[in-house]
Amino acid sequence: MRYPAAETAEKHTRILEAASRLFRERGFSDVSVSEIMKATGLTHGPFYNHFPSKQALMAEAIAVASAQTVEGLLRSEPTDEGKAAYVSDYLSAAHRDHPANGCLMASLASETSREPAVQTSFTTHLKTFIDKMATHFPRPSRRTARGDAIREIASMVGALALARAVNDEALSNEILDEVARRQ
Amino acid sequence: MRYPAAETAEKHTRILEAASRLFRERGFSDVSVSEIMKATGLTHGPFYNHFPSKQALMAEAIAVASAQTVEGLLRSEPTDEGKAAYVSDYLSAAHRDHPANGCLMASLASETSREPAVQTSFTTHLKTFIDKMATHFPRPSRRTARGDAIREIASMVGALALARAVNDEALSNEILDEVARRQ
DNA sequence: TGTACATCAGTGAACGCGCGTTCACTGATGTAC
DNA sequence: TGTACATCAGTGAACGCGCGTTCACTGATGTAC
Repeated sequence: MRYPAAETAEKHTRILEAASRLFRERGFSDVSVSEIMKATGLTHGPFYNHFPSKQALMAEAIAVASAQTVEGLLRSEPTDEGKAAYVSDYLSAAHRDHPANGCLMASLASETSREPAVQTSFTTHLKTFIDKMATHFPRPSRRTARGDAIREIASMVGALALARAVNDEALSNEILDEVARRQ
Repeated sequence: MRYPAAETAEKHTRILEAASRLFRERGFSDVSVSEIMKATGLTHGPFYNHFPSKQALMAEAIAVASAQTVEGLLRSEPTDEGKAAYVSDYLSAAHRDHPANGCLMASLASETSREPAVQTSFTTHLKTFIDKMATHFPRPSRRTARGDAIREIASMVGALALARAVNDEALSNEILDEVARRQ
């Protein structure tokens, strides 16, 4: 049957948001199109009314997660304290234990290496994220700001991915704490 | 038909080595049991003569990759120069472009978060790796050696994962270079 | 304003495919005598 | 040393399953008159 145009646009958004969360939580290949549609409250058929393929959804879902992440960074106070709080939140047990709303890079970097269809979307996100990390917070030197931001991001992403992978809570906390201690 | 006992043991090793390479290259879920057996020169049937399940193989394959990695670290000279060379190799374009022989953590950390069957194997590897990084090379302070090693590992793993995910070669090289510059 | 009809996002069965795993069978090897 | 036979790692067809994707069909909405 035919549905109001407003609802259609809204469903498109809901598919993207469900996908963005599920992909971060369980990776691209472990989440099926059916599951995403079920999370949106629909059957799997109409997926192809909204997206040409699962890969296209993957790329768009990364863009949605990226917007959320960048927005979160820009909402932090542009002070040394604001940065410390941001890094501390990134390296928190809460972030580790709830990847669905979390950093897309820590969840999806490895899979993205093998999925050319999403690399452009991922690359755009990383470029924006580096730029915002380098410019939103105070930096001791403008010359080294970008390099410093890159090193911080690599540490944070690596620490979170490792902290999630181990099944030893003490070790997991130790990794987060050590990397948080010197941002 | 019946085969010489020596060949059987050798095939077991070959399955593990093929799996260890393929999993690092393409992840657990994108590599099938058939493909691993084909790489070993066999049909898929006898896989279950060697391993109880794919998950069991995943755990053992991590242990094989771990042994290779740790061996590589211990082969480095236990000097500041040896450490610089080790970090530089880790963050090289060669390592980025050939994950099959490379660091299992950079390839498999995210998937391991969702595969309880391999977490113990992964955790054992990370513990060993932290320990060797902290003790094999000279450290300015014994007190901070372990924390310093953890920070280095997080940076290296994060940098390599990000450098592999982006499809912009200049950015990819920049990430590796910036993190290598200050280990 | 009321009626007739085209639209199109939805439903849900079906497609071919490859997955992990099982199993009846094969036949050279290793063992017993 | 030679013969008879049990062993068991291999083969390859088959299993049920869930995947991404397609498609004939439905029927309330929006439009034309």
